[in-house]
Amino acid sequence: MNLSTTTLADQAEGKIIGYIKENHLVPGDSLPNEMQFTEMLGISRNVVREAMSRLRMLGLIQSRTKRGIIVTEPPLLNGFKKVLDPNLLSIKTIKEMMGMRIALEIGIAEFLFRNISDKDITELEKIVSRQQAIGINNLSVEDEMIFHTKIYEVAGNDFILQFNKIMHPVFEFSKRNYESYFKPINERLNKEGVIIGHEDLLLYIKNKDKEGYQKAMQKHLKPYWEFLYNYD
Amino acid sequence: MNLSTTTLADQAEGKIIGYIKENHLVPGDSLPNEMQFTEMLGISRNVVREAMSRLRMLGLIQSRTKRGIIVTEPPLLNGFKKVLDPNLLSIKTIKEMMGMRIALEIGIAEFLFRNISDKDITELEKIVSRQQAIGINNLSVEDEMIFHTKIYEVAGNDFILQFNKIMHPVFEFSKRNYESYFKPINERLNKEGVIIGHEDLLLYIKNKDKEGYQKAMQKHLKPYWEFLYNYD
DNA sequence: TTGTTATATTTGTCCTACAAAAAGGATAAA
DNA sequence: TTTATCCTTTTTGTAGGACAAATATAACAA
Repeated sequence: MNLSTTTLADQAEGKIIGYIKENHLVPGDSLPNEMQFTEMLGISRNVVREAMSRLRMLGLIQSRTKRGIIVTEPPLLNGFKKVLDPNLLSIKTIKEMMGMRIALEIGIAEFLFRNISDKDITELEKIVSRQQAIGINNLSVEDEMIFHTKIYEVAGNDFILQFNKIMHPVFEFSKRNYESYFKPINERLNKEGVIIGHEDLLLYIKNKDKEGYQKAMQKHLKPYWEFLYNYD
Repeated sequence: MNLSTTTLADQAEGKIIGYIKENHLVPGDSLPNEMQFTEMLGISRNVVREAMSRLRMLGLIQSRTKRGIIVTEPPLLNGFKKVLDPNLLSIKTIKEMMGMRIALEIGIAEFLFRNISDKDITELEKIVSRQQAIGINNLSVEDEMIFHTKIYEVAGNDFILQFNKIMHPVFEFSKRNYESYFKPINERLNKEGVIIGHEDLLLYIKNKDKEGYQKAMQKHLKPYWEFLYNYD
């Protein structure tokens, strides 16, 4: 019957989630306690606890002694964060993450240009001038990150911000592990004179030129793009 | 000591993940068995099993009798999927998901226009003509979904595709729960004559006009945008 | 060498027990 | 009556033992 070995804990997990949905429980509401689920599901308390432990990890529930178990609003990316170890990812997945990054970076322009204030621009100028002192070829992945994180912050979507923060190790890993691939790209682009740096992006922002910014961002992320389509 | 009640299972989970990272285990490698972790961590087998159960749920490991436990490449969005019950989300979070959607939809234009084939266009035409028969005001959320899913498929990023599929219930939920909000927007937009349908989007695709497409998509998603910034 | 059987190991499940936390009630003091 | 303190009881967190089922490995037979 069970092709994919589904354990009792798997089933219990599903049943408990089902219970929450069917009863329209919302954050703050309390769940039956472990023994009640043990009886309801006809399984041992151990198994119920395994299932609960999973939901607790995801942030779906919280439990405190005597107080029982309550439903909570889950931090959406809890599980994603734990799973995102670059060492465990296939090239395909890494590429897809890069694609996601490119898409988001271009897509949030809408929000960036809607929200940006003069104060934000001043802060971006500071970041950029600090990085110009370092020189575009010596920028670390962290330097890259600082600029783009600021962009995300201005765009004002915490979820995307958090998402990118979690994805960051993947990009760091890629640049480190595929340096022999990225370096020639950068050099070639440099020769062609089309390397677009943060200072260029900032210029478009200042000019309120959203489409120019999107085009420039596309070029700025060219190395990723090439990795995406030309590696392997 | 423990401000945020961190249980032994939490710690064990962290230690096991740490073990995988420190030993540079990759998918296929095998982990110490339960008893070994029980001894290594000085805790009961029950607790080890709770931690393992969590990792198993995330897809980080698989275990089979006698064969022990092996590391696997995790499906990245396993946890995300389980947690994304619209009933549990705050308005803020729902809005952020919509923002993500808008950004992705505009950002993937890069990939869409790079990959699209004549065959894809024919398929899109079929979808669109079917929907024109229904009429733009009678389109269900599913109809909406069919078109956009096709776009994502052409863009060729499985991760984004999957991501959107998981987010879909949130949009469905929003439209259903905030119908009194969405409807007036649609009517107003209709009066202003600026409702952009799938047939318009398809036109830009046919003309290979990426920027036109992005602008049109921005307008197409206007109701979401207004919800994002004008609701509450 | 190949096929079969037996053994040992390991996960999956169940059970019992107890410590620690804390809600709720009982009791005492104002 | 109200407030403060103590006690009881419930519920989660942790430990440890037991056994079934699966299966890798070794031992044995053809």
